[in-house]
Amino acid sequence: MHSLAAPGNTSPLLHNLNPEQLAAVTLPAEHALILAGAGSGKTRVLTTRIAWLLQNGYVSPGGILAVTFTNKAAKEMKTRLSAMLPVNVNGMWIGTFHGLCNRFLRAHYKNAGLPQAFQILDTQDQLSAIKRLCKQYDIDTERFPPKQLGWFIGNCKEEGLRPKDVVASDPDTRKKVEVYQLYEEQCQREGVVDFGELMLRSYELLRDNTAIREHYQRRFRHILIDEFQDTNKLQYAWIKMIAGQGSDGLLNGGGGAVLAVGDDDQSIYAFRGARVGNMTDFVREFAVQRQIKLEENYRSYSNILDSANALISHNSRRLGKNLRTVQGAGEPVRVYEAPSDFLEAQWMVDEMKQLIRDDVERKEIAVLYRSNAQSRVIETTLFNAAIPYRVYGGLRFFERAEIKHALAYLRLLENPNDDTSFLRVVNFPARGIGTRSIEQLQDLAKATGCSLHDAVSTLSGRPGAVIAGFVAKLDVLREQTAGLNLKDIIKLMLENSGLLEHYRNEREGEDRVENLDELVNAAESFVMQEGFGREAPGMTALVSSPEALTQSPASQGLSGAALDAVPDEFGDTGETLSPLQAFLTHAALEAGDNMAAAGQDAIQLMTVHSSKGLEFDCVFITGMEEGLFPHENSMSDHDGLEEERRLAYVAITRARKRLYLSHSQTRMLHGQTRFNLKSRFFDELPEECLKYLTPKQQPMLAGGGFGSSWGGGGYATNSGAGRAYSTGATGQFGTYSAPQKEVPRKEEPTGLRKGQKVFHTKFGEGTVLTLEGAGDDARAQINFPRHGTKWLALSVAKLTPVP
DNA sequence: AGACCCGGCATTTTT
DNA sequence: TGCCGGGTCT
Repeated sequence: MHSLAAPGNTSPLLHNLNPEQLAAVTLPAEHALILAGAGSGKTRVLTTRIAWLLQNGYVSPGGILAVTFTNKAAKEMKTRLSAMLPVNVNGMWIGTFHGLCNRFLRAHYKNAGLPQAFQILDTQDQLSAIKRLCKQYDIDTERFPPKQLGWFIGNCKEEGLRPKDVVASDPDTRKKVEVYQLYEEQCQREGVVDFGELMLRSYELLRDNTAIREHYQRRFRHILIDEFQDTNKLQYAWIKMIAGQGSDGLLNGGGGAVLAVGDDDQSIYAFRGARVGNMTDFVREFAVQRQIKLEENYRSYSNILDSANALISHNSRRLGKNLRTVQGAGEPVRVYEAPSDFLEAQWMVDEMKQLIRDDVERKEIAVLYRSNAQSRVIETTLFNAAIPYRVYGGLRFFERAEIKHALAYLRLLENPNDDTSFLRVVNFPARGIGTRSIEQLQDLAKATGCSLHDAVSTLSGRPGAVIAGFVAKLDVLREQTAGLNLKDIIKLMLENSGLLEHYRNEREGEDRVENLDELVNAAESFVMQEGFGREAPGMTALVSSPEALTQSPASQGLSGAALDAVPDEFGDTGETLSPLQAFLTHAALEAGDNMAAAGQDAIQLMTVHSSKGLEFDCVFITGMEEGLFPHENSMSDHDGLEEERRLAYVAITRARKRLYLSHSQTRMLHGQTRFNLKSRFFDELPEECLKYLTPKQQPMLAGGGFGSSWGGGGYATNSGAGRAYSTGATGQFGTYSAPQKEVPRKEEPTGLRKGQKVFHTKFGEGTVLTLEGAGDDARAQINFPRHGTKWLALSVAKLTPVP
């Protein structure tokens, strides 16, 4: 690894970078870790780094590999980069892990053992493939729910395990492995890959094919990984492989320099396999010499940052980082306590109205919550107040049923053996093909080991004839669409498949028709963007062509560096994908936006998770309550709690100017009113940064069930607002009062209340969900984390209230 | 084939 | 409480 010349230039690229950013951008060509705090200009550093490397001729565009997690991030990187330099970013290897793996597998499909037109299964497709398989092989779906099987298979792949590699000690696991094996065979037969497969197969190809591996190791001189804290085990292994780094004999150390950019404090995806530990592993295994911390924050005022810093300081095993700003303290962080979730929403909407009156744009106001279910009250309240809002998440464009149907037809044009697509539309729109006929066909296909499509000719009788009719229809469509451009292919398919007609005739089908029209538009703009020729299909490839980089003469230094471009010994430049194939790939890898009210100036509603990477002038974080945030499922273990804290950290650091934290004493959840204590995270925030909009809740009186400031009185209803702040009397003793047997009182005959934590000698600690009856008949529904929800007779059960 | 009903279930999400 | 999926009824 050589050192790059000292920067010492006054290129406009480097203007306005702070010293740390500058250091990161101009790092020498060696492995490095950048700890990029929230709002520290991470994307800017990444893109400027690439631009700087290119501009100074340290690397050619083909020598760059830049990996992100989301298409959005990849797109952003490309946009910014092309704004800095006149370079063809579409030719560069900038993309998501899965997008790049797809590109890689397309280029080397033969070596990867895949058909050229392999299709990608999304999670829905995967699940239906598994369900189909379960039916076929009589898998007991009671014991092995398809969802779980899918989860199992996905996890195995993420661990880099093929069926033969899984250590199955118990019969259940053995069965699952068996299904995994069958699933693999099925996918292979049908020429489809799931998301995990894209990653795993790429990894294996690199691992097992020396020529290919060394080619890419030589080729990529600079490897940049965004959101490194979110990488899983397989992704990390893939990085090591492509960078030629590690203790493994396969790895020769001759690969490029890896620049890992991430923030351990913002690692919030452990539940889907993300390993923060990859950061420390990276430092060790790549013998990283330089770590740069970007701690200067350009987003928020210091009251907000100090709150975030204080909160996250309660986590252990951090790499260590403290955000700072040159901006002033700004406004205090506002804390609000509501009597009910309903009134919490009400207060919030009132506050928003004021903000809007003060000329804050609606899209600069965000409401963040821990779980999706919380959005309902807020939506209702906003709706009633006639304030436009937009909820993030939910169904995205390419996930809609009508779109999936249309895509299934298109996929069958490319690959008739795609059984998932075949089954999706063989009788949609209805053409008199019943379950029986399909089962017969499936049996035949299974017996011959061929696809459904290929089995059709062997199916006799009426069913055979009808299904053959469907196949013939597809064949005709394939003939008709040959040579047409993508837009016309789709139009013709929509008409001839009967999809459009079906939805036209359907009551309330207008939206679906509209979406199908939108599909045509999407295809057209895809063709434009990807630069496919207008008339001929197959002119350029979305994927492959790693060397086909248009180098603009205007960019200084590029041509010189491009000379060391790796010769392409694999002929992958020649592989082209038809616009249709490329579009189908695009649809699978990029589910598109969720379409709700996009573009409008509306209040933004989303989970904390989906807020990552975004920023707003005003942020409301709602439902900051024990059990909700931190979530009860994460509270039991240390790591889970720390992830919740990181989540809160992410949430807080979204706010630029004004931050509200709210919690409610009661909340409707699963149809039951729950009493919630305020989140422990409040206690971890610096008092001097906070402003209480409601009287500060007294420290909770532990034990006895009187922790809530509602006192010993009746249960809350949504109309009980008026009393909320006058009944704090029981809470004013800050000391712990030992649990004691209560003499039953009129108001609270059981001595228990909903939300109360109790201890049971057999089931351990649990939470009271419901109380019923009185006296000897009194019973409580209690949720025990380890044993589930139980109904217990209070006269019998030995329960002790716990703090 | 389509409507309806009931029961189970209910962090977080991207590709 | 509300949704979704599976099963059943017409």
